[in-house]
Amino acid sequence: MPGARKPVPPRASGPPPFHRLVYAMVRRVPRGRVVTYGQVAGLIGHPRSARAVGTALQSLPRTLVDVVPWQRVMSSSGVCSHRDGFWAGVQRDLLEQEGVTFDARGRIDLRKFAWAPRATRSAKVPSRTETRSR
DNA sequence: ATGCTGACTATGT
DNA sequence: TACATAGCCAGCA
Repeated sequence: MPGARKPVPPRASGPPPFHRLVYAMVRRVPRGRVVTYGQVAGLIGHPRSARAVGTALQSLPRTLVDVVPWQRVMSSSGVCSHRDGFWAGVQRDLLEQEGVTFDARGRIDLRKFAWAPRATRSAKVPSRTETRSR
């Protein structure tokens, strides 16, 4: 239609849509379990947006820190990856309080503590090596 | 639109 | 095992 106006995002304000998806998913992670940024990305339907998941958590509103268990999100190597070492320490303390253990090198055994939502289908996406060539 | 940043990751050495 | 590198992509200026 000629006169059709733009789709326009009627969103009043607050966190952008992608960030909200991240927060909603992280809220589901139970005490004593952890997930990786990449896992969260895949679970919300954005399998290649692991970095953006980190960005979303970094901008977690103070009003949500008590509702969204941000400390349960780790890097795929099992470490607390913050640029600021202070928060990495806070994260570790919080996790240890809920029973998650770290090894001598400060890493979590993801095979033991990783969480996976029940009966959830993750979007099947070709691996990077598959999509790459040609 | 364009360019940059970064709580990421898979891959190669 | 550890480090470097190159993709990746949402948000923001």
